[in-house]
Amino acid sequence: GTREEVTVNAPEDSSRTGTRERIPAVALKLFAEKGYDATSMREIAEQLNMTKAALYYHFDSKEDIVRVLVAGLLEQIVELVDWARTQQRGPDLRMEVLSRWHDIMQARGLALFRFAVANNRVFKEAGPDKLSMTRHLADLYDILTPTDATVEDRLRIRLALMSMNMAGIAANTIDASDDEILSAARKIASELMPGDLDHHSGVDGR
Amino acid sequence: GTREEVTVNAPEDSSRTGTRERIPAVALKLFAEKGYDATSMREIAEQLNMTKAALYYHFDSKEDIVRVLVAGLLEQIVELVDWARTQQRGPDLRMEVLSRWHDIMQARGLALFRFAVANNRVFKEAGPDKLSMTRHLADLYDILTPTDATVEDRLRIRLALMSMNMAGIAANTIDASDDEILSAARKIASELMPGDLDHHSGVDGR
Amino acid sequence: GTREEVTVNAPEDSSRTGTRERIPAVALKLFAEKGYDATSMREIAEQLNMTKAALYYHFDSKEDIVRVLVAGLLEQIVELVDWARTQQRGPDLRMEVLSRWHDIMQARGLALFRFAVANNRVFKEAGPDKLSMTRHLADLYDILTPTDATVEDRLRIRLALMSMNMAGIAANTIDASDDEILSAARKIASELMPGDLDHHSGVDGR
Amino acid sequence: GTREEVTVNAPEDSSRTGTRERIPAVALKLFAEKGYDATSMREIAEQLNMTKAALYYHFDSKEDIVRVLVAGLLEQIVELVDWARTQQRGPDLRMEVLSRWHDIMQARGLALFRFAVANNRVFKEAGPDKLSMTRHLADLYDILTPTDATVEDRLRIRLALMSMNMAGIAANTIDASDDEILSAARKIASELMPGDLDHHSGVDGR
DNA sequence: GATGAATGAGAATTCATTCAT
DNA sequence: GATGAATGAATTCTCATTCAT
Repeated sequence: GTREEVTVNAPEDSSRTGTRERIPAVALKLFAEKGYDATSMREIAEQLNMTKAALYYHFDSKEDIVRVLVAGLLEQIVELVDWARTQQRGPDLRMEVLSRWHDIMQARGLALFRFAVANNRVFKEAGPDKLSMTRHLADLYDILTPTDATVEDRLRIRLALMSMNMAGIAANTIDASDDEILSAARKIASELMPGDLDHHSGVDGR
Repeated sequence: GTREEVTVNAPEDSSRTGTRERIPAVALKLFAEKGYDATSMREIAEQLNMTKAALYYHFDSKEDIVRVLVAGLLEQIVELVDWARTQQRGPDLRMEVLSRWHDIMQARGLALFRFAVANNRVFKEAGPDKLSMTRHLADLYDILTPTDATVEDRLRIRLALMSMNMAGIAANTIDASDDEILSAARKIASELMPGDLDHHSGVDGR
Repeated sequence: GTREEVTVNAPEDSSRTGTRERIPAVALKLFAEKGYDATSMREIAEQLNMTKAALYYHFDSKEDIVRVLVAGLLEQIVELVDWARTQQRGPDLRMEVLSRWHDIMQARGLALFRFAVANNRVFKEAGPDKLSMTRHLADLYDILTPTDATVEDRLRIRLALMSMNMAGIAANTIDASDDEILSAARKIASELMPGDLDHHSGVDGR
Repeated sequence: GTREEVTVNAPEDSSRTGTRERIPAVALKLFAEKGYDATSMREIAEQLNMTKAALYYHFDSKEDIVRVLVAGLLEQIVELVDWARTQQRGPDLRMEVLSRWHDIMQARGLALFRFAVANNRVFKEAGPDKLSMTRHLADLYDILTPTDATVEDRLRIRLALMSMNMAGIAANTIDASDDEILSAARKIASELMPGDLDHHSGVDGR
């Protein structure tokens, strides 16, 4: 591996050089714009006014850049899932998860989610052990969905969370700030989230 | 150029071998699974038990395959937009467009939409003249959205249409048939679509 | 894998182009001269007046070229070991193995052995399953060596076989044809081979 | 250039840390295992728990490490050659050279010779002026070989000296100490060395 | 004595594409 | 309709080496 763990969180403390922090930031911009595969290390290096080799000094591989990009997000998702696991399941939990999901998105910016949606496979495999992202999201869905939920309700839950990511793409054609869009998405998502599933239609949820 | 224009729509005219029709089908499967860039012509050819050169006999380029994939869809979208342009704008039109949108999706299956989301850039540039898909979608949004619509309402319209795509992705984690999922998505989408936007200045935005 | 199995044995049937056959031959020459690592695919291609990509059309990788180089030899060694296994062990077998070993060397030319000695690791790992070469040689040694052989005798057996390979290196400083050198080496090797080990010093071989 | 000339011979002058002495030792181990080209400065540095830059503080270049590795040996070989030059040529000299050759080997251990064989080219070019090792060995061969020697005798002389190197390789497959193996090799080598070459025209070449 | 950051050169490999047959 | 052979350009990545601190 390379030097130490880096958190891309704090963009404001870029001391003087801050090369290590600028790399994932610039890479994310390019990945979101042109896609992971279509973005070469040469391009990233050029945008940063450094050589390819310099990039490789800081990151072991192209995938490694994604790993850093995903790492912080994954951590927050794990935290969210772990927290959710301890809560009483039901409509209130769904709403609260939505709210926290929104906050995570807001903290990281839409670009990361634009990238996540547009480069699904790369993104999913970038966790510490491949598939970890997928697994955690599956866990989250499980927690939010009663076992007897209808197909529609299952889809609602997924769409509610995804809406907020998708807002990142939709944003391209709407003239508004990321924050504005995100909070509109949050509102819409909370409508999507199914309410009390237990009273849906008697004992048999279907 | 290659032989003639080919529409992948009509599976009934498969002359003898049907090779020309199998190519985009197999390519779509791979593009949806691994992404456009990560799928090489070699892989497509291998899956089809033919040589790369044989592929090039049927299609001028890799992009050309995508073009065929998108062509029929684009045509239907153009048709939809042209029709919508002649209608009286308002909530009813939005619902009707949603309905037709759903039918288009259903006819083509979710794979194409999975591909569309995962390969946004390629997909958008695949029309007869690059950007045509983007342009037509923008037109459609314009028609459905009053000029004074709020950010939320603009987002609603986009998310409603995108719901069908999102469903394509969510489908991976839900145990149900594509049709079941699509119709659930359609129902949810119609809830998402804003109602009468002329009254949107009241207390309840809805 | 690439096209088909190729035997580099018959250099005389190089039809017209014979590109596929010329590649391992030229590569071997370079590997023997400068070593495997120090020989780049570019150099091999240049010597052959073709592009790197053309090389890769015929061989999947640099290692793959070595594999072909080793394959035929390995086959003959396996054959030798299999045959030896069926024979009565003892001095006569040792001599006969030496004789066959000499014939194998002669058929393949010293360059291959020059390469084998100078690029041991690469060479050994080039078998169908890495280590196969090592394993077969170990088998051969086992067959030729009585369990109670002294360290000296064990070494003799190994040096006898190795002498013939080493002759390839020594040849660099001797002014004589490969064949002359090989048959001198064969004679020397047969002196090295221990005679009747069972009478060495009574019951206890040591 | 770097600090001063370093002889890896004298382990007793290890000033304080002994870093300067550990470098060639570790490098030799790696070179012998994986080959010179396949061993990177990074790996050497890692094995030594220091940075690449630290390596470069002690040694001007990778080749420089080999130079040091070879230097002491070269010196002893030069000494041997110079001494041999003053002696009466003949069987006795050959035996005496063999004996001194054995002593040189023993002092340095087999690893250096494993390296010498496996990295012939690098090894030969590592003298103060490239080719010096080759030149000195050629001189030695000349002194030991009468001008009218047969190919076989020439080969005998070379193989006798190389026996020690071969033993280094064979050692991997024999369960015995390096010293045991070396002295067995010495014994075998003295048998290999041609006796009185002046009578070599008789029936039995020996 | 040592390090962190960087670089230029070059390595292996892959890809979309072409073309004579 | 199809193939085998080839190519030019690009890609990811590694390496020996340098240098200011």
